[in-house]
Amino acid sequence: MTQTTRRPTRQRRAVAEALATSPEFHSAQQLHAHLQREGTKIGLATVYRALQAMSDDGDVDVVRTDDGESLYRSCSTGHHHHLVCRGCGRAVEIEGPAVERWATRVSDEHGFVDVEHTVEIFGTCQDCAD
Amino acid sequence: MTQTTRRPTRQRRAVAEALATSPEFHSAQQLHAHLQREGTKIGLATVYRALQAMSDDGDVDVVRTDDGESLYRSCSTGHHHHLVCRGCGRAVEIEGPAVERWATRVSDEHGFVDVEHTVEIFGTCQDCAD
DNA sequence: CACTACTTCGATAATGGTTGTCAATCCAGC
DNA sequence: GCTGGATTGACAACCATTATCGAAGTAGTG
Repeated sequence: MTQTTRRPTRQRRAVAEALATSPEFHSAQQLHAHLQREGTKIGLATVYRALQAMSDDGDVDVVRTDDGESLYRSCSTGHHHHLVCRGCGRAVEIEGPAVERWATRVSDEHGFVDVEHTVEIFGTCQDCAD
Repeated sequence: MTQTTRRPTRQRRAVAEALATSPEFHSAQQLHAHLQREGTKIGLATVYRALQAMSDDGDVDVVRTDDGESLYRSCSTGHHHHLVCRGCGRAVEIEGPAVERWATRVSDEHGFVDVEHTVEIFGTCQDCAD
């Protein structure tokens, strides 16, 4: 937790950029493949480490698919949720103040502390529906 | 998909009972170990199959932990969500009509179809907080 | 009961995403 | 240029889950 010294390296920058240039969710493996194709020399383990670090710092959102894969996506800071297309992976950032209030109220009622919640909506977007 | 004939076997019953007697979430591996300890002869693969079948039929709830493990819990039928304790795994079933409405509204707005959503709240319950 | 057509079981091997290992490498400051 | 800690990357190890496949159970029928 105590933010050990983190050095900005070529590899980390590459991962961050790859994420920043796409509004969609990507798996670590996809990102790794993409970077290699682009000519960036980077190891798979490093991609995982970079993503983990960014996730710890709150710079990326992480979503788990049903088959246990982790998807990453750069996120504007602030709390929000996602509407994700099963087909193309496109994601829409959504907000729901009502949901936030509801979540805290429910947890309060049951005496839960240190609470966090995940709200993800999966569906098929218009383009992929045909 | 067309609900092939499903036979109620000794093994399936065992899994169903093990789930029914506990209000907490358990992993497939835990259940398997538990059953074996109890003297029930059952294979791990069978436990997975049974859980999958029950999940398909909507008889159990499935939750994914952060480290990719699936947790199962018998559930009263009907759509609902969970408030899960990180410490002891105890789960409280919660309902939120408001959330349901919000989810469908948001997906409609963005033209998404065939939509499903997951809402899970994780926290620490009173007993585990000390 | 015998026969048959299926489903189900279970031991084991395979899968596949993720994480650990560890020597080589890089970088910052002296 | 040296030195020490952070970082990297190739590869092995992990581990939950899934596939495989021969064996065994189970209606249903006559």
